[in-house]
Amino acid sequence: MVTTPTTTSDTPSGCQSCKARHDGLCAASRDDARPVIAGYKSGDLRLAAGQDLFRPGEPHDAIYNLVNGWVYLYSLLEDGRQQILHFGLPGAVLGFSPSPGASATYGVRALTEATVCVIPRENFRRLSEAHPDMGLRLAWLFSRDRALFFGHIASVGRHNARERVAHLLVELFFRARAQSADGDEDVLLPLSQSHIGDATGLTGVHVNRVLNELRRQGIVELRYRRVVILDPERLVRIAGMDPNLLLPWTQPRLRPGEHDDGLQQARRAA
Amino acid sequence: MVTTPTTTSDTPSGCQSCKARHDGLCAASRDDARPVIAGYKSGDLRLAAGQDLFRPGEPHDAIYNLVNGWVYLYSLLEDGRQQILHFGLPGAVLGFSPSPGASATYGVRALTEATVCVIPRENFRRLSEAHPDMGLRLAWLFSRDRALFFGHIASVGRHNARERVAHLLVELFFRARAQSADGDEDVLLPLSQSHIGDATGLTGVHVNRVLNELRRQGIVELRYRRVVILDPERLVRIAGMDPNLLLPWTQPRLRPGEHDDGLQQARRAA
DNA sequence: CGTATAATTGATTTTTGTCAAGGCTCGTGG
DNA sequence: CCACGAGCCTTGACAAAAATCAATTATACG
Repeated sequence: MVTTPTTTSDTPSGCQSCKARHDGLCAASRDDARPVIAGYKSGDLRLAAGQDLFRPGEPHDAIYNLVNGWVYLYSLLEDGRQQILHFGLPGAVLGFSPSPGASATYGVRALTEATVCVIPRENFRRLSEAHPDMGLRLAWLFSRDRALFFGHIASVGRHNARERVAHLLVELFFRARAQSADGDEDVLLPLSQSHIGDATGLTGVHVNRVLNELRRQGIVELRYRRVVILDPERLVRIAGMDPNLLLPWTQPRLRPGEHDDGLQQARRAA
Repeated sequence: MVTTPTTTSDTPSGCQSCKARHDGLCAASRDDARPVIAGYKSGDLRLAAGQDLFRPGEPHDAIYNLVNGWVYLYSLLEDGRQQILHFGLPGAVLGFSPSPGASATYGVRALTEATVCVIPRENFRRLSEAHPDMGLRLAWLFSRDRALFFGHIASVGRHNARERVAHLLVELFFRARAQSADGDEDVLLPLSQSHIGDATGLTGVHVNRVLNELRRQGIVELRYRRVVILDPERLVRIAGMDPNLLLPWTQPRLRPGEHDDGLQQARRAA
């Protein structure tokens, strides 16, 4: 479903109640960055499920911080099929591109209803000058995501259908669970079986066969456009993942001021 | 071939003649960063082809700048097969990890004989404090690499063998050609057919069949452990790539002070 | 030269895709 | 509140792509 560009924006809200305030850009500095960022954002953007934040090849001139909902990054093939490159959860930084007029090489689409905080390019430039931490912070976020990309490449490149699906579900399970402070409710992933296919490089039909097997074994539960993970441990084994890779995501969300970004640790040590 | 850790290092050389001085970290600041970086590096490290800079799961406490030669990033499967995640060419930044004791989730191995410039973690911290540009510069490099990862995921996820191989060869062709200022000699990739298989998620046997077809069609030339690209345009078509994605790599190496990192452009505009 | 690593080729099997038909859910509008 | 339709899910039969197995030949390097 390809819907048209983007929509409304409201006034820059104070970020006190932002669900993403402990992750992403907003946990950047030792000093509390929230009131800081609030001064640079131009507003919030609301996306309906299925709507694009921007499309492949489209220029965009802002950096976005996903505040609410899930999105996915994708690229298109000539024949209309899509490959899902990555899923973005609240806190994700989207749309950072170095050159001003550059057009994205990928698209970003809302998987659920979603809200993004918009920081125009020029504002971001000023923000990063005023807060030099920001650059390294961004680098840290990118580096953390890179580990996910690598996992994705290895999964699609070397695993069979069952393993690939398991890998995707595990990754999202832990990332989603890290979002909720409490942690022990059932984790429900807002994915259709085609989404899973587009992410794992399989067809929806084959994903269906794999998922049904996982369901018969009591590992997942399937609902319309949703997957519930019942037995994450077993999925980890099926995926053949190194549990260490999951460490950054097994902790519940870090409390503010306690962010393990390494640089702060180095600072404390110095 | 898994050889043992690492080897010699010599004194911090002045970086005046470094082949990577216009890319990677060293092109960071408007002020000439070379003498600056020289003060933070601990030395150069020389790797023989096939030797690991570090292995998956191994902690390492430095940031490395690849000065010479090619490396690849890989992850291992239980059964011993490897997936090549990314190829690093001169200028690549390797080993950046946010937390001090963290162990890499991937390995880095020399594809050819290679030299890396070593910046110990603590030195890098001081470097990035003294030169706040460094953080955004790193973020920019990561963001540029991310486009390659995305291309890799899409290729492995949604293309057939012929297209995948073509995609890999094209990517490396343009990246390699951007390295040489002159630009028009034949580009020779130091890859065995197994390397190509490990990167594309195919078996060496199948890669062989695909490559031989490409050879019969006059698109590539095969030598022992090497591939020569004769007709890059045709490969681009086979790979089904958007030529725009290649733009950052079609220019010969940027001259110093002219680095298109966007922030400088924004600065000029301001 | 001799040996280890790569490349090549053919025969066969496995995995996954393709095509097609029918059933299920959910939102929408009477 | 119900009926309808669009998008999803499910299942089976068949086809295609790539893996696997197994020899054989080439290449570099000591």
